[in-house]
Amino acid sequence: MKRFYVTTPIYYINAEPHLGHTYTMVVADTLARFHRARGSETFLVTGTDEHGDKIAAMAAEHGEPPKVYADRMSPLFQQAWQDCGFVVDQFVRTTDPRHERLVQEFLQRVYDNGDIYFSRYAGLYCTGCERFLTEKELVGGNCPDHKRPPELIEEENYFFRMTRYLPAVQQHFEAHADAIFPDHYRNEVLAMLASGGIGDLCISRPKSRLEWGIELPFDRRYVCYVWFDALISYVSGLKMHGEDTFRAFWPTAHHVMAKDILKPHAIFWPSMLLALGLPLFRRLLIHGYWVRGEAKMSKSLGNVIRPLDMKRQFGIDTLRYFLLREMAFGQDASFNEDAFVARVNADLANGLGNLVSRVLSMQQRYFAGCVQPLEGDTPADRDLQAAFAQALEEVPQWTEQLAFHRALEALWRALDRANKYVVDTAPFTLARNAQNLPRVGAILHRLLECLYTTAVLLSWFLPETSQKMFSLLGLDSPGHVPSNLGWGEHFPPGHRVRPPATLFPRIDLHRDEAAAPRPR
RNA sequence: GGCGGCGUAGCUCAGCUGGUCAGAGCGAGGGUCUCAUAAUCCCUAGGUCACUGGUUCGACUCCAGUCGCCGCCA
Repeated sequence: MKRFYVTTPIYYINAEPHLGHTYTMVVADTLARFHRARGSETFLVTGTDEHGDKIAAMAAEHGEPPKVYADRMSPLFQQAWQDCGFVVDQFVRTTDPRHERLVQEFLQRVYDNGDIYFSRYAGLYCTGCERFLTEKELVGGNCPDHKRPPELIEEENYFFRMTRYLPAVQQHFEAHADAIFPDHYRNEVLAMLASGGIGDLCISRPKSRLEWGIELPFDRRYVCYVWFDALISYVSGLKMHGEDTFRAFWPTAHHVMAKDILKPHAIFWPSMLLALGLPLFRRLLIHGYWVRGEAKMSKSLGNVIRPLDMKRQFGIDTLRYFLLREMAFGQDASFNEDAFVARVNADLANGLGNLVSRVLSMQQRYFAGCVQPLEGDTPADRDLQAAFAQALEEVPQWTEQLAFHRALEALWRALDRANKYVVDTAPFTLARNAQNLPRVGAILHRLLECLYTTAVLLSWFLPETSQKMFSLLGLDSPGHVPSNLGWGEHFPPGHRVRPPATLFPRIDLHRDEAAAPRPR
């Protein structure tokens, strides 16, 4: 059986889920559903990163122990993703004992192999970044991101002998052109590797400075530093379901993330895997930022659109549609309310929603919902069918290439044709004369087939909508992507479809604002 | 400073290896239908394809330089 393993980064619990997190989840969820529809067994891992200076500091600010703080914050993510309906197979908390044990086991293994050494280190440390800064990075003596001076710290730490594995990592990415997507991020990684500027990786913090972390198994005075802890969640999430699950899924791993954490995933992680004697992940899938004006949507900056509020107000599929349709995966995209409303109204309300409404309405009015025989074969009929046959071919292809915006565009081209078909064939005019009713029935049957095919192709993009459509059609989802349209085979003789329902109400911001404050 | 990338109609963007490539969607204006969520459908955009040179019979598409954005690295 084919398998597909997809991960998101584990999210740092210093803030609530934001749009960036949500986008990553939507992509991972969409990929998992797509591969499942293609017949693969899938596994999705996400989670929360709960260790580190910043978390300890935030907990202290709230006057609570770090674990209490983490126990309060982590469920915000878990609950959010559940509310959004994402198909999470394992939610990994880095404070989970199962995860901690694996991190320790891995640390010990690498240590035993001689790839971890002890050394003195001095540098300028920014607690905001949780890393050492170079002199050159400073702006006016301050950290450029956090606008405050770093501390001069000199201490002894453990280092992972990453340099030993960099040539092999470089070879791997040279040999596997698709291992990092999109291409230009692979080029950046290769440039980084070729520059020779990458050294060994500091993987510890003395407990005297930071207690909130996983203890090094070979030195109890130290805890593990972030990446050696966090990245291993991709493995621990699988191992929590057993060694067989790990062995089955790991080689198919697809790590989805935003571009800011490319380096740890493309350099540190493969080095770690090589040191551990594990196969490398299959691919890194790197997406851009949602920008609003100039600033990026980051967890440290304030201008955050609250995805859960949007979900509550407009529904998860409306949010999913906008995110997937508006961003070309890999590039930045801008998020603003006008674009959101325009897109949703034009495509979802006026396009898909209205088509469903008008077709089911006529089916109800002229035939009491009873589906009529599919007969006749006019040029318009063939045209319509060709449009959907093309969508059935293109949508999965574009999805496979992570061009979600193109996939949806392709599907909407077909939907536009369906709306045009209604006008061109004018069943509502034909229906005035009883002798035309067989033709009217055939036209509507074809349109119902359009909705069926659309529901199939939306099943990984807009799962809720897809389900609603199948329910309106009175049919079950086939659960997979069929190889051909199969029009004429879905509705048994005498089958009744349900009366129309509003899938996506038009958004009228001005009226909402005038009438009442929008719910938040 | 080194190396990507980008700059195409009001907006968001397509345009692969040069010759129906000057396009799509949205917005805006006009019209039609009435099944439908005042939705659908049809018509309407003359934008020097950032700028300047060059290669070529011919460049938005190749080359060089300039300006402006952005990313990565140092």
